[in-house]
Amino acid sequence: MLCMQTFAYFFCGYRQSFAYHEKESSLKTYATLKDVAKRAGTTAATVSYVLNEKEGRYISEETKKKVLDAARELDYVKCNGASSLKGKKRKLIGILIPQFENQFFTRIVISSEAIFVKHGYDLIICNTLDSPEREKAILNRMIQQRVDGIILTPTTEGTQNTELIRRVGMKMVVVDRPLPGVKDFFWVATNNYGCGYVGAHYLMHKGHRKIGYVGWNSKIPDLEARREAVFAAAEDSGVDVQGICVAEGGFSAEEGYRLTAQLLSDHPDITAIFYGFNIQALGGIKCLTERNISIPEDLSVMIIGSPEWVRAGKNDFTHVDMNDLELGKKAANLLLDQIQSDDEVPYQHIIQDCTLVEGSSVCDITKRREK
Amino acid sequence: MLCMQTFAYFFCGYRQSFAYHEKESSLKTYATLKDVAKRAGTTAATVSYVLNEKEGRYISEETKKKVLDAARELDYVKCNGASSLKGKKRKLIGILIPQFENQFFTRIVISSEAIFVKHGYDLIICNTLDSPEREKAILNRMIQQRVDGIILTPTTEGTQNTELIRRVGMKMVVVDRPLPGVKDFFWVATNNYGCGYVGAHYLMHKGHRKIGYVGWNSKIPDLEARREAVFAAAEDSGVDVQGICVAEGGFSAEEGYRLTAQLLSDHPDITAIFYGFNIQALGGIKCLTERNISIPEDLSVMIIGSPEWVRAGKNDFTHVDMNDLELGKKAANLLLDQIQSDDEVPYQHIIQDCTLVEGSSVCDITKRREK
DNA sequence: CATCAAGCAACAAACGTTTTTAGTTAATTT
DNA sequence: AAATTAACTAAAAACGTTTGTTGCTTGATG
Repeated sequence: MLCMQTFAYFFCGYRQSFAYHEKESSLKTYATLKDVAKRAGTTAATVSYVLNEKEGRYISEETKKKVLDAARELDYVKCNGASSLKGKKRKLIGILIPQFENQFFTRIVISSEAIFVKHGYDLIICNTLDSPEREKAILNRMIQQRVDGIILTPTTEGTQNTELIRRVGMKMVVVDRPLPGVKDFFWVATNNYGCGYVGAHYLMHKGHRKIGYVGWNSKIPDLEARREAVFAAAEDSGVDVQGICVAEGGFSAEEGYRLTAQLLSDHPDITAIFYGFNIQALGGIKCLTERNISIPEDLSVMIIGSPEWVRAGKNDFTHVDMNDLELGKKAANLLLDQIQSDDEVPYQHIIQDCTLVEGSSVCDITKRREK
Repeated sequence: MLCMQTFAYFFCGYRQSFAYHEKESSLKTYATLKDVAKRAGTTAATVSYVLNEKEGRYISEETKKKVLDAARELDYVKCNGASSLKGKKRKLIGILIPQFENQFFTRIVISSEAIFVKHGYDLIICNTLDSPEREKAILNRMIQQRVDGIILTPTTEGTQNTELIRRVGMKMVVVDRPLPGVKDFFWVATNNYGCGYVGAHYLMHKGHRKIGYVGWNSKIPDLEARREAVFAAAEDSGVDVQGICVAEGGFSAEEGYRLTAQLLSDHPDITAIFYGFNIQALGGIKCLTERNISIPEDLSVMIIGSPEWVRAGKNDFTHVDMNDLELGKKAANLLLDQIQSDDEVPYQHIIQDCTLVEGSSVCDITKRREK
């Protein structure tokens, strides 16, 4: 890697251009209804009626104009905090995801954001980093902010951490992972079992009998379904389960690299690697390219997840798309249903279907086997 | 593409599991200080003192305990909106970025989030989609929410849209793009000129004389510096500027594809393509691979920006890293400086250096030329 | 000329906190 | 025994809204 930091000098003229002139009024404070009222020669109540365009109230055109002028002149902007005290909606949604660097989750944010914005809601987006402590602290702050609802992909301690949320009755939709031990909650789930099954089934269908599976030892029950599904697919396809070699570890590209190397040395006879998590796949494939292992000639590769890179540039990996965007959309709509409906909305579990996207990273070795 | 949606049936048992049992209390409302006080046999003021652990107030251990017990029993959580009315900080930061799908901006969010969280601030993250109307609406909502400060990558109408922000004196740090016409503001800028220069210089240094430049006709003045720098580099390197072929269009992968195709047909003699924007590069490179143009044998490629895919899988593109993470960090710190400092902080412009990362997508054709 | 709407605007109470002020005990010092 | 202090608690006002109620003008109707 060649670093050039030389070109910054083009701008060094104003690298730090201090302002010496006086600022108008540093401690400026927001205008209140009362301020506007005083300027318009009326009362705060009237101003409120005018600004909120309440129908059924009689306001003369003259005062209306005076109020609007005064509001504009004073740069009045209503304080949401104060009006929410009076029972108004905050128009705020909290969304907690465990990994920002994972495109699976940012896509969920993107697609749900679009829906919330359309309904006039702002989003408080937080990164729990998969840390239960952080999750707990953030959830508490969400209640403090009195958000109208939250979307949550829980950590391992999600059940315990959401206890207060559930007790105070805050609207919530759980995404992707479950809340073990909780009977009733809104859930938009990934079909983890399906992802594992469809990917494994495809590999076996293409003749692979010795398959390495790289996964995350997360202790999150639903995620384990990916690995379990691989074995189920083997049994269903009449493939010897002895041929499935599992290597599980931490959730990072580095771990993916390590696990791949481990698989290659422990089981040199595998013809395919199935990556259950795309973050690990990134490192794993780096391991393969570094060792000049050609995909798919020397080794076939299958990935669960669809980050941009699987089909970018020279890449064209066969992978299982979890339909992340759809997941986010459904979660947002489910939450809005709860928030906007006056009466009780029944709990729902929605399972998002997955899609196998065929690329060129899996070799058909049925013929090779027949020889 | 092969679609399999068959595996959803594994879960269809609880695809929509309705809850028929009664919910405890659907209209549950949050406990207030007064509620806690009543239960503890004291007043709201005392409860406030206990919960805020104000020093200098004498509270008996006995009442303290009674208050804490009552608070716990009632699931009391303070309402931030109400306390902010009394002049307390909201502990909220607004952050407006124009593109969620661009990793350049999500990285800015990630790195600044880490810093804000460390200081106890929550983030309201919004996607302006580069739409001035949306930007204006969102900025207005930020004032309504009375956030403590905002981080903004402005649209083309940023100057106009931030007028109110600047007038009410809300703390703000502008990132990446400038606020044309505004004299004093906090700015953490990308070294756009430097990015263009260093990338172009490298290509010319490797012997390229006919270079296609693919860019975004954004009307954002600072971004044009990338193109301008290419010409400046040519002049400085004694390269005929006639050899630089510019193709500019919309900001999308599709446009990148189109512009690349256009370049290839209009200027078949180019030996390298310089992509000024990674989103366009994604589509552009798709165009090259589809036509079986080998990189770098047939054509060299240089990219500004460092999305994951430029170095993922089989890819190893030479590119200019804008040090996005550093950008976000600096912006966050600059904003916190303003918020936390009692006295006036002088305006600052910070230019973030860029880094050229050498991959294998640029061919050295100096020898080829000499023949 | 009395009655009554219609049109308009002010008043005041409330939301859930924080903080200042004032007050009440009980213990300690003169 | 009186005065002082320490330890504690209550009362009340304020923050910026929203909204129900009341009250005051008009002009039209009986």
